[in-house]
Amino acid sequence: MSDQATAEPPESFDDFQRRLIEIEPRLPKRLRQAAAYALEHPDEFALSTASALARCAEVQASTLVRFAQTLGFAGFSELQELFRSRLRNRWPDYSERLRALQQNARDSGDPVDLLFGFADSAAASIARLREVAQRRELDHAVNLLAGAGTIHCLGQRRSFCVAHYLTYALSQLGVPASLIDNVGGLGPEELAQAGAGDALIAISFSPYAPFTVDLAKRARRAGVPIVVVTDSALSPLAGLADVRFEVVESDFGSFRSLSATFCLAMTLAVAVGEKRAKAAA
Amino acid sequence: MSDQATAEPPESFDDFQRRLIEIEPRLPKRLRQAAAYALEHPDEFALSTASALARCAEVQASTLVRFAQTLGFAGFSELQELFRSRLRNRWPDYSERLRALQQNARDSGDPVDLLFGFADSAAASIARLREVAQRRELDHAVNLLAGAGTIHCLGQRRSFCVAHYLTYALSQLGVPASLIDNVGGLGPEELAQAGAGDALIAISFSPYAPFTVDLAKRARRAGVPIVVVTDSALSPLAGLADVRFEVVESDFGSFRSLSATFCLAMTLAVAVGEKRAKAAA
DNA sequence: CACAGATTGGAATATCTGTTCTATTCGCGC
DNA sequence: GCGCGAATAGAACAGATATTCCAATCTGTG
Repeated sequence: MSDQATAEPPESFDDFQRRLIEIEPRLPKRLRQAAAYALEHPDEFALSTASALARCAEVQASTLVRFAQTLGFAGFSELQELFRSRLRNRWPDYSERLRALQQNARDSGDPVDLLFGFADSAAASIARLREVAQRRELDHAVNLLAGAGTIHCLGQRRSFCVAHYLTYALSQLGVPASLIDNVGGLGPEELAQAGAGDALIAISFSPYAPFTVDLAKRARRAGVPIVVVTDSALSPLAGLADVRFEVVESDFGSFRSLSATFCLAMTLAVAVGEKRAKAAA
Repeated sequence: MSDQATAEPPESFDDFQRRLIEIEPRLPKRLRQAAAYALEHPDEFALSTASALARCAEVQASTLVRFAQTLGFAGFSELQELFRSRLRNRWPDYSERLRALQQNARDSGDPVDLLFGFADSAAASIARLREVAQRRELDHAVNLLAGAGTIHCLGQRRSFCVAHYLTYALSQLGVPASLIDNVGGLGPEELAQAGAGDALIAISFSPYAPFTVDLAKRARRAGVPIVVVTDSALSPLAGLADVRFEVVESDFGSFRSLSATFCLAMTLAVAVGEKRAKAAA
């Protein structure tokens, strides 16, 4: 047992990680193996038993105990407790937390409660997005947009920021994109340039801005292919779409997260950019 | 042991949850207690031991075993395995996943990989935001903004969408807000209306748009209180701020998430709205 | 090459965990 | 209030788990 065994054990997981990375090079072979496994599979380390972990890491069970002792723990169990508490604190239950927060936050007016509420809400949105992501729709949309001339982005009110960001990202990637911002009421004229060889991305959530619906209808008549991002199949935009994404954002005190929508927007922009770059090469 | 014991056990956690909610009302007292605890503390259920859980749920250890058997499991251990696998699959390690995704996604051009990458990136940003949230800064900013006349929102390029959304949200909440969008180059004039009794929220990330820095300096000279949202203490905006938020967004293939920034923006908007409403009442 | 110290593998052990069993309590119809 | 069946508490048990220990092996050094 080396002299490090007398040092006090790390208190937080981050602390553990730092110290481990520091001493790793000086560790003997098997202990280093154990260390590497711990850093690479922290979840398994929290949930499995010592012997099962030992088998996976191709180490003896006693090595794991020695490894824990080298770091200052009494034994493997103490070390595992660190991994478990990390898992516990990482992602408390969203639905439960959201409910609890909604009741208090807006009354208490505590900004930290609010922040946590919006954070949970955003995380829940993103988790759902991950679950319902459809390869078919994504591929379809990317093909459609990659083949288009100019991509026109349309969104009003709270969807405007998504349309603006899409335009920004696409342009950065060298894809011709144009924002229909309706400045000075020239929205219809901005769109008038779009033809069948172009494409429109229209974003709108309930309550659907009439202007967005209107312009999308015009585009449809002009034969412009349309990708719609909306929140339900009953949206007035739904029927106009060549490809439709339904993004369900969770809300917190009547304010909806935009995180999932932005994730989708970034994905479309980058995927289209990549595809165009490949086609050009 | 009731007749339900012969039924086959639930296969997924969702399945388990559904069946439990269905039969819960028909369960005897102690079993219902165990069921309630399982639904409310699924993480504990995965990580603790039977006897520890029994103590927390104020139930006998044997009750937990019978509870598992009622649901069709052989014993408590089998039931716990369900909870553990749920925890395993729920949030694999971000850093690890991000690394893996980054290597593949942009080359493969698979939009689903991209989407998952952006989703992970956003979730990581939000998790970090939650950790570094400072009550002091939040309170300070909310006080400052709630006491102001008009709140001017400034952001260019990719920060523009945040400024726009802030303006939208504040207005919805009845807070006088104005967006400095620099349409037609009238940015300086838009800001010229702001005085010491107003406030400015300036948002800028590296590479910092010169226009934003410029206008923030002017506002400073005019004595307008400034809340800054930026990404580092070295930002050219940092020195101009009365309150400064450092939002560290994680990126995915050189595209940074905006999720944490939006969470913060929403928080500020709602907190300020609440505070004003209370002051007015 | 031989030696000493560190490191490791694997069996033995002590502890703790889940499970089973039985006496007791509880709830309900008569 | 009595008696019956279900439900429960708690002790007793069986099994698994972490830990310890010692012999075997490796590694670096004189």
